[in-house]
Order: sequence, then structure tokens, then C-alpha cells
Amino acid sequence: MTDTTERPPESARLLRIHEAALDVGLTPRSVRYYEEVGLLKPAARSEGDYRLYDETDLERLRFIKGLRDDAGFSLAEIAQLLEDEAARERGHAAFHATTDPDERRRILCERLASFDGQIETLKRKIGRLQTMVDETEARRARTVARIAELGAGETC
Amino acid sequence: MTDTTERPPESARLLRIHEAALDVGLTPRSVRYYEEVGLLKPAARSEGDYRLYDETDLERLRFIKGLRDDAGFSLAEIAQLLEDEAARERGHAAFHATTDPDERRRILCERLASFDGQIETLKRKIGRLQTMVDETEARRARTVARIAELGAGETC
DNA sequence: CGCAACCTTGCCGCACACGTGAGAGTTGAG
DNA sequence: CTCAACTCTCACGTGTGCGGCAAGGTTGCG
Repeated sequence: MTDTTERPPESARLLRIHEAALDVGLTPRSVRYYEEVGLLKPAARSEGDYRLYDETDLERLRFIKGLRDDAGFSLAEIAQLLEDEAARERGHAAFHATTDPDERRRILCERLASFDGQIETLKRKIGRLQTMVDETEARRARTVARIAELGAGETC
Repeated sequence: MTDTTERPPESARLLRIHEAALDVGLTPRSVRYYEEVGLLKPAARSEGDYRLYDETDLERLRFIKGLRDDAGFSLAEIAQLLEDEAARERGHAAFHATTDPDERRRILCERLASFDGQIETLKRKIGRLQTMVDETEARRARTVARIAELGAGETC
């Protein structure tokens, strides 16, 4: 406000697709594809129709990449999670649009069910992975015991 | 050797592909595909070249299905895990082929490193999923609090 | 031995998740 | 204003993970 050097007001730092993709570790093609299948829309477009991404978009992209890489979710599953999220935000709006306590309670209860469903989905995956970890650790422990039986020697 | 009635000696209960697939919840096509990409080979073939699967094969198939469905691993990643397992079994053989304690120790240490790598891979996935669960549960808790603020009413 | 039900290999097709140009337009530094 | 670098929208190509069909062979009950 006090200087004339055009300083983007922090909230308006927009990146073009290449920079945005680099930032989150994806390719421009993937980012466009995610838009194609409805996972996100750039915050804005330039005069010449270039896609422009803000920090919110980047977080969304990181979210998508995390689910894809780390959890092995398909884009369809990710779309479902994002859809649930959107539904909750619509619920948020509906919540503020009414003052009826019963209605408000109903909205919050829906939101609760949505969270619960998501948590259960994630926990099932964790449970399966944990079982595998447990089995592997048990076998690792047996190997450690056998090394100990071999007697001294600190090579590992 | 002592009787002429061909009685499968318990260890030789072999299933054809359709039964095997049904048993583990896959399709015959998938099972053949897994063989095509080197994930398993049937324990035997019949006179007419029918694939015959034993209990070990079934467990391997269940292992593959679990990783595919629950953990979202690609067949290539599963192949890697199975490859590591095979390496450990080769180590097992090598272990019994020698009596040199140093050699034996080296073999066991390799096995240990293999287990550790696998455990780390799995735990990274779990960590990511757990982070998501934590975030979702925190938001769920805020929703619960807001419902409580709305006062009485046990509808959910 | 006949015959239905199952199996074989081979091959084409499909959905997903992008990669890779082609051809045209945009941006911004010099 | 020029020009390299970037971006746009089609549009076709690619690898994965199977589905499905064809043409023929195998099994095993009756």
C-alpha cells in the first residue's frame, strides 16, 4: 500500500502451469489431465488463456499427488474424496443459510457421516498395510535372533 | 507306492485355474496374466497341459490380490516384493550350503537389509495415510463439538 | 465312447493415466 | 518490435491390467 513497486498482494501470486507443476512435482500434462477429468480448475486464466494457479491450487495438486503416489488411489477415488469435501463445503454454506437448529444439526450430522466414511476407507488400507508390516517384522526378528545365535561379530 | 488307488496325499491337492481363481477371489484371466508377467507359475500342469495350483500358489495369489486391492501396489511393485522374497530364499539355500560362520552372518545380514527396506516402504505408505486420517479426525472432532453446541437432541 | 464343461494359446479391444508431437497463439525481456 | 520460450487445444501413441472371443484340445461322468 505504501510503495509503488508492483508487489502482488501475496494472495495474487499466480503461477503458470510449468512452474506450478515443478513446484508440486508433476508434469504440465498431468495437471492438464487432472483438470480434464474434473479434479481441479486453475484459479484464473491470463488474457491469452494461460492457466494460472494460486497456492490453494498447489495444495490441491499436492493432495492429489500424495493420494496417487503414497496411497495408490485411482483418480476416480481421489475425485470421490474431493467430491465429499465439496459436499461438506456446500453443507457449510447451507448451514449458514439457515437458523433452524434441527436443520443445522442435520447438516452437521451428514458432514459427520462423510468424515466417518473417509476415515474408514483410509483405516482399512492402513490395517492391511500394518498386517504386512507386522508379518515382515516378525520374520525380521527371527533373523536377528539367528544372527545372535551365530555369536560375536559386529558387522551389522 | 503301497496302494493302487490314486489318493492325492494331502500335499497334492491341486486345483484347476477356475477353482483356484474362485478360491482367492480373482478371475482365471487375471491369474493367467500374473503368470504372463512372471508373478507366479502353477505348481504343475496336467497331462493335457491344464494349469494346476497347490496351496502355496493360492497363498501367493492372495498375497498379490491383497497388495493390489488394499495397498494399491502396481504389479511391478508386487513383482519387486516377490523378487526380494525369492532373494531371501536363495539366501536361505546359500546359508545351508555353507558352514562358515562369517559367510552365514553375511547372508543373514543381507536378509535383514531386505526386510528393513520392505518395512520402510510399507511404513512410508502408512505414515501418509495416517496423516490423512489424523487430519480428517481433527475436522470430525470440530464437527462433533459444533453439534454439541447446538444443544440437546440425540438424532445422531 | 459321447458329450458337456472346462481348459489351452492367440489375439484384439478397452479404460486409465498420461506422453508426445502439430500447429497456432501469448508473454516478456532486450 | 523481435524473438525465444512458454502455452494453448486437438489428437494420436503408449504401457498397464485385464475382458472377451475364436478355434481347438482335455477331462470325466454316464
